[in-house]
Amino acid sequence: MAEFKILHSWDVTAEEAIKIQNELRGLVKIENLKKEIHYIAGADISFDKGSNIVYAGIIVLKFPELEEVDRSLVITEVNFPYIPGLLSFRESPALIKAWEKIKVEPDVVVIDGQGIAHPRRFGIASHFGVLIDKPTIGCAKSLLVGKYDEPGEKAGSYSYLYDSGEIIGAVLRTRDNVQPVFVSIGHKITLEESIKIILQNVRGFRIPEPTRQAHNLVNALRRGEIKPGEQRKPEQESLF
DNA sequence: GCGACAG
DNA sequence: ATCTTGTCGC
Repeated sequence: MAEFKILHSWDVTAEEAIKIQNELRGLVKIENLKKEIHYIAGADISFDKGSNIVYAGIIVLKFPELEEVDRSLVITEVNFPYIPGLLSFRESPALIKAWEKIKVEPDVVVIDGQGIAHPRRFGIASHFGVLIDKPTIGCAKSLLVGKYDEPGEKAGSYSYLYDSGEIIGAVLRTRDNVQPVFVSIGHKITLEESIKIILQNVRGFRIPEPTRQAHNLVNALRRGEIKPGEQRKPEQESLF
């Protein structure tokens, strides 16, 4: 059972949520990774159209092979609405429930959303990272806040994302001639390491494998193609 | 007051 | 995020 910290209630108003972000932002650590990466995870959420049912999932891949070694799926409900800047209060509760069931703890977690590239420098990747006390990287598909120059057209090129005179992330091209992704520090990592890791996890698609596979997983769960039941992929049969 | 605005 | 067919480009 992977552990996490309970630092506040999730049953809050938007005003209280902002207050919590301002109180917890100081806990985000920007530092070099302490250990080599052997396992990397991806986390994502899928929603039903007009209901408050959410499908959350976390997938753990062996690095650098990127083969699945663990998965955790959860179906629950949400009450907090989507409000730009407060995404964490809508999605984190479900992700925490999925995290509790993880057996193979990853060395870093990639989250679909911003890290410190946030108005209060506390996007979902940072918030979740502080709660599980693990290195996290924010990898979003679009901009929340900041300004940047368009990065080069080639895969691997990037430009920095600025806000109030500070670098808050990077705008990274993961494939030639495709829309870039927005990478930012979540927790316990540096921006340089975050960019490098995201690139090492790209396998021909714009979205890096951890979040891409997590996204596929929660969508399959929502469509009823798979069940939350069997948490882990079947063990390999022993050869003798 | 007018835009911008992760998923 | 989700609703959706065909279509443009590599």
